[in-house]
Amino acid sequence: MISQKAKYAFKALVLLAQRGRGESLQTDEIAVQAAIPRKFLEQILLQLKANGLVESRRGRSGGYMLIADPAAITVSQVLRIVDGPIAPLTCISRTAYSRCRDCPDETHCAVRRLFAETYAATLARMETTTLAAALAEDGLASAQSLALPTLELADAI
Amino acid sequence: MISQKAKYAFKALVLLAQRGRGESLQTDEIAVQAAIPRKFLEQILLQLKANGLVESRRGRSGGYMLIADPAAITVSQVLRIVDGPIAPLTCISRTAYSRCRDCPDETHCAVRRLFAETYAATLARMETTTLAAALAEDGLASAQSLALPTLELADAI
DNA sequence: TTAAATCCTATTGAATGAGTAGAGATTATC
DNA sequence: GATAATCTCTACTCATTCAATAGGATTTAA
Repeated sequence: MISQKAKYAFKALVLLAQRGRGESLQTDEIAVQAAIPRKFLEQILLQLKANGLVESRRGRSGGYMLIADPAAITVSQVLRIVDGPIAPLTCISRTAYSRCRDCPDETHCAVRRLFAETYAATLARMETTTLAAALAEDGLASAQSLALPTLELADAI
Repeated sequence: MISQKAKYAFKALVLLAQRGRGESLQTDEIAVQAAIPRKFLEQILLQLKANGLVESRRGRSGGYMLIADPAAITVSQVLRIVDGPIAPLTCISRTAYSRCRDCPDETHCAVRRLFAETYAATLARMETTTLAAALAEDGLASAQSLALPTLELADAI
């Protein structure tokens, strides 16, 4: 499960992306539209700003706007910013690698091998799924556009 | 990140699988070999038993043994038992579905669509990766045996 | 100058994670 | 049958994380 914070971050980003390039939204507008606690949202937006996804203007008519192209903002990127490392084990994480204590030989660890397998699939998809996919209005358009073996939602879930 | 408990569960299952069909191991043997706190392991094994993965014999020369074929025990199955639902959002979970509060229209939720996409990929792989894959001694054999576009470990991670 | 916005840091309360503890129940062996 | 070794069950603890809340500092438009 992703965190509540991550959900909020994506919702905010989607709203900003819908607003379009160069157009800004204020914290309060986002908070109301996405039903996010205002002060919590502030922290999230600051974090997104610190990581170069959005830009802000302070003062009277300030607000936030998206910097990058929605098609260039990946799910993995956002998740790493708000929830930290995505890898199921630290010993297979690129961004937060650390050995498991009491693992004498990483290269022969069965658990590691098992998860390296599933993680590769997860990451591959997270790095190719972008905010732009979220913007498409009809449900399966984004999945279809990837020309992947699209599972029916009902089956995939 | 999966929980420490899940790591322990997989390690225990791997040891039991290596022991072979019909052969049992005692809690203490597993605990020592896999460096798992004994009492914590007890709880985990009980949980695996309650979910039909292992069988136990009590008393003097008791112990645990694997019931199912390692090739039939999937990563997703074990994870669900020890860590609970796998889905990134409850609203796309089969096993623990619940609506997100304040989500007026689930079918048009952009965040949901985004994660349905990545989750489908994750789950597909978790349901086809089994304990048997963990048993293969050389690192990439299991991945290759699936005839999937195998990423190099170093790149995938 | 003031009101409205973002920025920054600290605090809180509930939930979860990772164990610990200590009995009770069952079984092989002496 | 007693005993010791094992699994079974329930409760508890302690630290960390999650999801906010709080309150002031700073910046800017009007």
